[in-house]
Amino acid sequence: MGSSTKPSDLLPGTLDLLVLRCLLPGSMHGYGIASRLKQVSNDVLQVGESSLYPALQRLLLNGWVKAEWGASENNRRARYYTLTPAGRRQLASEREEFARVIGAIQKVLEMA
Amino acid sequence: MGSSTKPSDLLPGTLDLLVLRCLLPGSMHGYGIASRLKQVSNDVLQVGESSLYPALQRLLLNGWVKAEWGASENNRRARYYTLTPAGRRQLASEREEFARVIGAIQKVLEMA
DNA sequence: AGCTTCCCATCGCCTATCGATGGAAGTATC
DNA sequence: GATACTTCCATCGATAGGCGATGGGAAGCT
Repeated sequence: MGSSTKPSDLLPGTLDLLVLRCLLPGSMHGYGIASRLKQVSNDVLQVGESSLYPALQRLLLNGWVKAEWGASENNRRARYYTLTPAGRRQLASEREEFARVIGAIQKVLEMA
Repeated sequence: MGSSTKPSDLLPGTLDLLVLRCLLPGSMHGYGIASRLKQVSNDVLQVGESSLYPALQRLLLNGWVKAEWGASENNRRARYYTLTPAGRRQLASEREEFARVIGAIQKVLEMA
């Protein structure tokens, strides 16, 4: 394990946002979401399944997503999650808030 | 309180970074740090003292900062925190890591 | 038969933030 | 010289969210 780049945790509070964003183009199953995040982020974002599934439960409970069982591309039993209209609104709201906070942090980091 | 902009929490995990960054130009006391963050961020970052002091304890314990008692500008008893060399290194490291993660998140937010 | 990959899910720990609370010391007001 | 406000310190308890460890089952390859 001589290689440098550590897996790195993600910023708490952003997981919901990331998951919702993943579902924007269409339904996905949990495993797929994790893979996608890892892939798109070039292995920076390593979302463990023990983080992901509780998050999905949360989203379900809040009505941001709905779930239904189906078969995966590989013909396996998989649970597909889909954004609800409320979920879309939530996503928009969280993106805004995220931008707001990040902007504020940047100001601090770049202040005199 | 009719105005819209909610106080908004900050991203957990970034507090140390923000505090360290605040101390980069020179020593400050706790209250001053909180005020500065609020001011520079245009009231977006509202760091409560109950978040701040534990954070400072943490930084002390890790040797990122040192503290000494003195008198504030208003002639009050105040504890001034100063960055140590290790603290400077830590700051640099956390900035890098932060950039890395933020970059990754942006990629996700902007993906197809 | 055994191994790997895919896909689900939970439990318990730990850490960090937050609201509430409290106190002491200066400054201003009347 | 009493009252009140601001500055500045600090802790405690509740809460939440992510993570490591763990477990299982089904498909497919060798």
